[in-house]
Amino acid sequence: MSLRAVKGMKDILPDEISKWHRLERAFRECVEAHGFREARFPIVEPTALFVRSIGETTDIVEKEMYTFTDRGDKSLTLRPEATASAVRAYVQHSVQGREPVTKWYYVGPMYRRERPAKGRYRQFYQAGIEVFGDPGPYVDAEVIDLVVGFIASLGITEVEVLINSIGGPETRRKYTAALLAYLEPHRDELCPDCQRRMGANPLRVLDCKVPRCGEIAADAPSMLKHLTDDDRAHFDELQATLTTLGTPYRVDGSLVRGLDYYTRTLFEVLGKGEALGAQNALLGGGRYDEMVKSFGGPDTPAIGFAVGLDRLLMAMPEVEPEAHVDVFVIAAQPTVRAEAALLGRELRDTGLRVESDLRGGSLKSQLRRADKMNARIAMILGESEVAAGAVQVKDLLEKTQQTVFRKEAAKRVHEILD
RNA sequence: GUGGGUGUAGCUCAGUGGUAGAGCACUGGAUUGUGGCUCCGGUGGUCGCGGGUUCAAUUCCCGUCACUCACCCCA
Repeated sequence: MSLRAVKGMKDILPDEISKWHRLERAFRECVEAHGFREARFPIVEPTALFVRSIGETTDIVEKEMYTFTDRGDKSLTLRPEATASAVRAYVQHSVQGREPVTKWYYVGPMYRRERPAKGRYRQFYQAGIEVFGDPGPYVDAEVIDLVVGFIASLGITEVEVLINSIGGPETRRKYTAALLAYLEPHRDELCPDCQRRMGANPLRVLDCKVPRCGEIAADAPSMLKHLTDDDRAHFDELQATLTTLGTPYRVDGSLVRGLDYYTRTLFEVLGKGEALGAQNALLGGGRYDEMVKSFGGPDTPAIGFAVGLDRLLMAMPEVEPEAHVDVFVIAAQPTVRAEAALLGRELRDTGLRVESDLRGGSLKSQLRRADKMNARIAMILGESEVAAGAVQVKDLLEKTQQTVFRKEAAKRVHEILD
């Protein structure tokens, strides 16, 4: 077959969809319990939106975006993440004028042109939240506590929560200078990527996975020691609040995220176990206090996170799929198929999920089908039943069967299901 | 972008230098209109694609494409 799904993009067929529904439902329930409301943003945005927010020198912008020119010569990009869109929408609609604190959530596909691997796709799904207007640190702790609770609610227990603070602009300026002063004598020992990063975004050197770079980074001056008093107080209070909440966490001074817009609080949740392969970052987020202002909005602090739904799905324990029909209607003879269709409609009108195989076939084969799709009830309609105004109600689980007046059939099914 | 692995039935995989098999799935039957278990039968494959060696290639060689895993990056 020559026409296939695009590399790194896959179909989700009905057999898998119940797991997705369960995941999405759990997310919505969790964030709505915290007062978040759903927002939906376009999948296509102006390219500049991502270049300016995520950062020109990040891997995402440099080599992973699906960027194209539309017929009006505008450069557009398939969103690689949703925070930039959320900020754009927040500013565009002057949301700050309506409420002091805005809490949004979103769920949807994102696009990055990476080499696919286990748990990494070119179209992947993220769910996330954004809080505008609250400088923290208490809301930071609430957000982290929310994600920990959400992941636990899915039955995923083996996780690690990492937090860090990279401070605000002043801290960043001072620390970057100190870091460069430290790195300069080691420049030749660093990998080529890191040598480049020194010029573009020195913080990323701390995150490098190349062994030698990691060794050098380990002895680098600590970012946490360079925090300004305000940034320090913010981070301390965040930790104190997490302790009060009983939320487990570990401070990791080398945690630096791949997007440039972050300030102060950063956090990440790592999954364990082989189901995930090498892609163990389940969730990442942090504060981005400067972004709203840089997009022309009022000076508004903000924090958010995004979870990778595909990875969460892999880490989730399996559960038995639920039946998707309640009643399977069977026409015992081909002559009563029209009547069977009508019976199906009568049952659906009472709220039941009803399916039947109107192609006909033997009673045996139709019963087999009812069993295969896990229907609780098989309702058998034959010529003698039609003549008597009755149906056979067969409970496939209890293995019982009774003749019921057709008028009573729906009621009887509801009794069995309850 | 760099490496490794794998391409045979819808799925999971055996197998052979002489045009192919199993299990599962699907489907029919085991006497009248009754499912799951068991037994018997059936449908279904240009052996990824192209080239080469050979009397003969699914099998050997080369190339190519696809999928996949790791590095990298990230969710």
